[in-house]
Amino acid sequence: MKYKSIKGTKDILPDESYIWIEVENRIRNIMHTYNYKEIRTPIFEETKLFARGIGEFTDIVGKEMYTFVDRGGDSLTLKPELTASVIRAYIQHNLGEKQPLTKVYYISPAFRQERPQAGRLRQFHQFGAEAIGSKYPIVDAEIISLSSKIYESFGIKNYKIKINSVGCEVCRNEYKTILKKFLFEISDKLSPESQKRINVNPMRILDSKDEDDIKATKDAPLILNYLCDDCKNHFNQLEELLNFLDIKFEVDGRIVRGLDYYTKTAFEIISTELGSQDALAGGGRYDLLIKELGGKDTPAVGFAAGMERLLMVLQKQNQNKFQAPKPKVFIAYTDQSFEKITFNLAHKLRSNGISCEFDFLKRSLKSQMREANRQNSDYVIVIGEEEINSNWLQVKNMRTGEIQKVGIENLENYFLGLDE
RNA sequence: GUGUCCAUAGUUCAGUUGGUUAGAACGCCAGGUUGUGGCCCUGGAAGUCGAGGGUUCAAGUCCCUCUGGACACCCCA
Repeated sequence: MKYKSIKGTKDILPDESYIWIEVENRIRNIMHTYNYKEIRTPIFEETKLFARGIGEFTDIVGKEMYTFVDRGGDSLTLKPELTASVIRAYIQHNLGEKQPLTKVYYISPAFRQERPQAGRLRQFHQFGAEAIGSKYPIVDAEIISLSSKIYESFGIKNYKIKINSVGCEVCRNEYKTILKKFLFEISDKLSPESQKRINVNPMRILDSKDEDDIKATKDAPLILNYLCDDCKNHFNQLEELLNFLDIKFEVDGRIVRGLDYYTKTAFEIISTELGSQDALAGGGRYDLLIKELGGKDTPAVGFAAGMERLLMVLQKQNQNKFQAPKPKVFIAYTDQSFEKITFNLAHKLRSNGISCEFDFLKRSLKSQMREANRQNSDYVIVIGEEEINSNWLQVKNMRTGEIQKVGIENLENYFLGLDE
């Protein structure tokens, strides 16, 4: 085979695309019920935006981005996540000046050059939402409510919401010092990987999957006990709000977000049925990002979720039974000389918004009937000598097998009346 | 980037210690008397056995390299 899709990319073929469309539509509907409006940003941005926004030393920026130099000599990057782009647009278009709180959502491809595995592709799709402009925990609660509502509405079972606070600049740094001290003391019991991370990213060690790490850090200090009053208060209020809405969650002091910009609230929605990449969605508050990217000091919260992962769970739980598009009417003809008349009839029906199909391969009537069946069309009309002479058409209902005679002048109305 | 396993018709898979024209099922195509699908029956098309190299009288089968896939690490949605 000469040409193949790039490693870690996937074609969404016709027998699957309708599922994507349906899922996207439902996500949009839920976003709209929460009054979030869609924002679409370009597929690539200046490389610096991500380096600045996500963090120079994160793995995403350091080794996973698709970065290239364009013909003008500028360094550009295919977006590895959406928040940085959304915030760039927010700042660039002064959205904060039009209203104090901006609520936007997106459904978009994103790109990371990682080794593909279950639930991970190099071109993948994320949906998510950002609420920009409020520092109050009720927005954090809305974001969590919104993200979990999406999974709930698809009938997904076995997902968990885990929340944590990663503190603010002040209390997190104090905590990191304490944590590092603890980790150094037990460093001989940690995995080699984690030993290297003590200075670089100590909080990540608490999230390690390594057995030794898990054992060794069993009694590690957790940030929740070291939050400053403001952060502690914020977290308590969030818990209270979630309880008030009856949203089930777990507090997990070990959740860490991979992107540098998070402050205070961090949360994840995980599924027990996803294999190793078990996060359906992740998000949290990022009060420092907008200023970091050159905007005004503006608080914000958001979440990002993986489309492919949602689709995986839907399939595993057999919840992806959506209706594939199909023609309402299939027009079959008994002789090739009626092909043009058939085309013309199809044209009329289509002009009236009635989806229909006919044969393009000059096949036998039997083959056309089989085709109509395969297409799952609701009705079949047969065009032949008699019909053309009499102007009465036989309309066969493919569910019941019943055949009705319909005058050609009433045909559109017949099908439109059946709509509903 | 690391590791393990894998790669044969459109799809899912067989293919015996290396040995004639590489098989099955499903799918696809055409038929099963004059103008009606789904089941059934008959027939048919379809594979550079992932790519390249090597060993051998002989390679789908053994060896090497590459590419791709699955899963895990890493990282993260």
